[in-house]
Amino acid sequence: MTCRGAYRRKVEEHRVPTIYDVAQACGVAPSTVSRAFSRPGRVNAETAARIRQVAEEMGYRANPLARALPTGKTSLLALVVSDVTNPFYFGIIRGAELAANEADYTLLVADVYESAVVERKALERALPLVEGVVLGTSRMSDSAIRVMAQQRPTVVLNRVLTGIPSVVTDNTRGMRSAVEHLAGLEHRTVAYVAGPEASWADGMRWRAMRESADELGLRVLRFGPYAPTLGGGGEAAEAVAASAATAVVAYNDVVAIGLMRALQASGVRVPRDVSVVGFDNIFGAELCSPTLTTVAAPLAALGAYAVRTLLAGMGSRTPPQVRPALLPATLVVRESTARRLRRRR
Amino acid sequence: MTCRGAYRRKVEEHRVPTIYDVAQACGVAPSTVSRAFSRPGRVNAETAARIRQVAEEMGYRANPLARALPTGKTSLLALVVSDVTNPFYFGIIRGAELAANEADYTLLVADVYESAVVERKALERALPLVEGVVLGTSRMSDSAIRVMAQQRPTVVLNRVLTGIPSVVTDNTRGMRSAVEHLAGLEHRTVAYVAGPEASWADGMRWRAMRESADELGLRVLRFGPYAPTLGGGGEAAEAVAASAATAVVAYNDVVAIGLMRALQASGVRVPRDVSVVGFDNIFGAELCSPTLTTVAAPLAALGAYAVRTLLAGMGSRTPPQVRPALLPATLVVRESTARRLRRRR
DNA sequence: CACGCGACGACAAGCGGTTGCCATGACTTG
DNA sequence: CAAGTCATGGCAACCGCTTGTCGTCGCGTG
Repeated sequence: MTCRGAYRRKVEEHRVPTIYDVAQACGVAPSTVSRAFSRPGRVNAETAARIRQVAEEMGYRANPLARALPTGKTSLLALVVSDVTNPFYFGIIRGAELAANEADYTLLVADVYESAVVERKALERALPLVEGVVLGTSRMSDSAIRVMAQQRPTVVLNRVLTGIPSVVTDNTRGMRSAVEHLAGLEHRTVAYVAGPEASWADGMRWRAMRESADELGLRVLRFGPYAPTLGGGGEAAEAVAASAATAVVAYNDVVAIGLMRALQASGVRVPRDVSVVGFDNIFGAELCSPTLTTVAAPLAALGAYAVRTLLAGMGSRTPPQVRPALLPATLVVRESTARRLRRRR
Repeated sequence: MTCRGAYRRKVEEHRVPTIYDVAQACGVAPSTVSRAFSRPGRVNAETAARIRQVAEEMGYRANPLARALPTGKTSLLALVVSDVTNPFYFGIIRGAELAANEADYTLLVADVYESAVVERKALERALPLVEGVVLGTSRMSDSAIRVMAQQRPTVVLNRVLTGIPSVVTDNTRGMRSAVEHLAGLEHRTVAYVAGPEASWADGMRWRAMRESADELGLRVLRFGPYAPTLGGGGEAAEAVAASAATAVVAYNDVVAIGLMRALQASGVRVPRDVSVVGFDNIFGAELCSPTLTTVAAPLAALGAYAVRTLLAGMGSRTPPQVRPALLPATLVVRESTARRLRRRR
């Protein structure tokens, strides 16, 4: 009999038990041990039970690498986020990780610092390891994503790409509730402070805002694009202050907070002079002052749903639903919005 | 000749090239191809160049799984964080990921929701895959960590564990600068709002505060422990307001912000009536109002340094430095601290 | 000119599982 | 009672790459 394990005799020190060790201890073939775990019905119940017990006693753990090699099942999923330090992702990561663990998968979070180049590199590194990919606000082009998607099952977050499963926040309804809220506070002229042009969500939000405003008979202005940062929001302050708008909806919370701070710094009071609404409800929206009224994206749900969609797609042969999943956004009213003052400032 | 690849004939569709394909195309043995990449000196320069070129043309990429199986080199590192949604980790994750990528490693971030059980499970799942582990504020016991550490090279963040390499913020000097700052503002009675008892950092911070206060001749009070959350900080407000303290240092920024909000809600003005100092300088410290004076932990540096230490330790045979690495913290003065009012409120 | 020695490639045995196929034996069925 | 069925376990090939070892060949040396 060939002495299996001779190869690594040098590292004999802390050998972890393998199916071969278990098999020997049980007096069965390694394949039987393997099957006892992976295909329980295939082996006699008693034998299986005995094997399991012995394995337990020996402290046997299947080596995921060895398992993955022939099967391709690494039990790894990648979540690519454009910026881990962006609070927008915290909830998403948490939700995704939760859903992944639930299905016995491990989530690989890759941070790409808002750079398409790094994104490509990270993907290249991770792709051979993972069974599927969730792209959170990817900076890559549509076509690049499509190429990706035929290498590994892919789900896109916050972006719609025909043919690729995607899950997005229901920006339209979210925005509508924000505008209705402002209309209810008697604002008549509202402004949108836009985020980066490349952002799919920005386009959706602006469109939804215009439409909602039209329907409700409000005048609507648009400023931007601005960078999706505190600084970006700050830059918008002057234009906003100079305009006739008494309320503004910002591309997202970070921009909204930047805007509020700059407005306040220049003597414009929020919400007394101008009401401000954000988007996403990030951690921090309730730290700022005044606390921020915002359209809450279902962050954790987004992440979890994306992972579940991915897993579902991996299970079945055919690429699943093409229709993007719309997850509801809800308006969270805090202190940054108020009834319009009768007298124009 | 045995027909390699027959095994997966069923999946013939999208075969990716292997060293066997490259070898055949070059008319050399697979082992030569392997060595052409992994041990460039071992094979004739011309041959190697030719192999590389052919490989390039065929689009060959080494399968990391297959490589990892015999060698154990997965090029994966785990970073365990107790709560991804805690802004404290953003910088750490970013720094760690940066340092990992730099060394051609991929970082696996595991979120454990502040639960020792989940932490153990996550570790169990990830351990066989990774070459090393960074434990960010682990909730596990010292002994559990030690057991872990002998399975895989480990570095601990923000905690000192004899025998295990660790990298920590220099809490002592950080706290000292905070207390000096307050003393400089003529505060005579200062309070510490404590975080969770299990926290190693909390102990360090409290001790450093007491010592600094003693040296500078300040009276020092202590409240807590409180949960390291906004709510936890809020709970402290009443006690703080009722005390003689005119300045408080909180366990961390989140607690500080919670405290400030609750103080303000009950009519205590910050910093006019009470100065507040936080710890960590998380994103959000400059969103709140007043913006928070805080001891900035070198977050990204912490993450990066931990990974580098880990990598260094993996390289050499002997477990490296035992002495914990102290990374400097710096006081960031913002709006939440001010000179003590002459008249007692 | 025989011998020794490096350099270079090939061979093959691993890493630790998975899985198609076969052998065996018990049990069912006509 | 013979033939067929099914449950069960074992054999061996295979995933793709690494690496110890060996054979070969060319060259320098005594």
